[in-house]
Amino acid sequence: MRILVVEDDKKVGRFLEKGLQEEQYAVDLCRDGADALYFAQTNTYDVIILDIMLPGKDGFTICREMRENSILTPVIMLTAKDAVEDKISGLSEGADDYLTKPFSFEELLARIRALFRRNQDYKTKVLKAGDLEMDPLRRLVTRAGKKIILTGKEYALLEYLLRNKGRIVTPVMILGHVWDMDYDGTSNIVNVYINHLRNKIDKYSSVKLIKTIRGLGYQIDENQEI
Amino acid sequence: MRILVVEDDKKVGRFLEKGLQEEQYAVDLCRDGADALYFAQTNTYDVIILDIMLPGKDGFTICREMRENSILTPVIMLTAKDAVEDKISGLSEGADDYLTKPFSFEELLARIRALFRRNQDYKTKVLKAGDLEMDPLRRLVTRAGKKIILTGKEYALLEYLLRNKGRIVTPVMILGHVWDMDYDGTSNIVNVYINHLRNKIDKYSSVKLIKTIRGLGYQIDENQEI
DNA sequence: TTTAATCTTAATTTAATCTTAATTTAATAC
DNA sequence: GTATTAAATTAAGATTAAATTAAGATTAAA
Repeated sequence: MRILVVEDDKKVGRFLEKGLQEEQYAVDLCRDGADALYFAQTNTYDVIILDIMLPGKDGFTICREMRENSILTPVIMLTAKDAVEDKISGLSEGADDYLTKPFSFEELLARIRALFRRNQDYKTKVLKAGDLEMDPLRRLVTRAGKKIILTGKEYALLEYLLRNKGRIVTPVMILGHVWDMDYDGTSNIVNVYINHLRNKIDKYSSVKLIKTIRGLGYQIDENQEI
Repeated sequence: MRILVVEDDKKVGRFLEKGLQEEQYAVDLCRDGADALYFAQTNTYDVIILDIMLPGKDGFTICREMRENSILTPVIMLTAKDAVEDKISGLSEGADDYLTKPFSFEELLARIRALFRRNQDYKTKVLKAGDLEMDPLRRLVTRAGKKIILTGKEYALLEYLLRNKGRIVTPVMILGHVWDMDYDGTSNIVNVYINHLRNKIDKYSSVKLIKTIRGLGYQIDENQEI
């Protein structure tokens, strides 16, 4: 269980980090929205605890931007005392729960447990397709048990394909999610990277996982023959 | 197992002393901060139980002063009912756990045991990765049995990497834990120290333990290829 | 107070990764 | 079977991240 805590107040941040670690959670702590987005995009968390009052981007904005980037991790917002407006706004921006400061640590733990219970089936930690496995926690990819070393973009592309296993993803979708770009009609970069991935993942296996759907896009398909 | 109890209320003090003695702990009881500091400096305790409401210096202050004097004994704070702020403040001043009055004696015992166990493991366990070993008790690092001399920061960095073995730690995380700094976007000190560590640890071995995950951070990985 | 060790900053070099673009191959429509 | 189009492949240049080096600052030790 891995938790991202976004809190600018050092004292509170440390308190949360320490307390959660004692409960055997792996905790990453960061202090502003830019870091939060970066962490959320590069790691897989089970829960994100997000303070609303932050320097720069506030919690609402961060939450919305995460949702826009397809980060569906449950979010618990920490709101200032009695900020009822905050609660409403927070939940409408995509937060899953909120907690009013000051709060008891026990209550936070209870909410985390509740949230995780609810969300458990969504998060299969290790992504699989056939004998290909991706462990986002370790950023480790293996095929038939053999480790495969991927660059950043290769990894991001493969993760996107795996999270959409069985579905066809178009170059436009890939460009949007992996490169955060709009398609301008010229770049063939997705193409090139699919090629890179195939060289690392499919080249030495008779079962080709990355399929081309001509005219549409690509698809990871573990059921070879039907 | 020796425990220092700092409690000004005579009744509660006696109760704790007696109860803990029955559990075979050696108990010293004192009533204010001055005594507490004196005791803590002249004896070695396994746990210190510290009431927050004390005449003269309060529990927070005492705890902080002990930490400043390099007394790292685990501290359990006794806080008034529902004083959430106290908990936060207590933990940030260096306390390891807190207990809200009124509490059951069983719970206190459980916390003492947990704290002691955890502390024991944390400080005692030899950290390993491949043929690299770190003995925190002796502050001794060896690779393939050969002693390696590290400076303070080098040691702290290696310890952090080893405690997160298999996981990727980002420069931001390293900076936060090893340097206790926020990342301001400019410093490359982590970089420099990784380099120092590699020169001492990986340079003369064919197996490189410290891996760079470009764009993310560093990772100690003992499973070279799987 | 002097010396040495260690830490930090900054500039430079190296290397990995990304991106573009040109070419080749394969699939589909005519 | 040929033309057309989409995708695969290749390679080179651009970009960025990290490694390295060295000098100055700070701290601890003698």
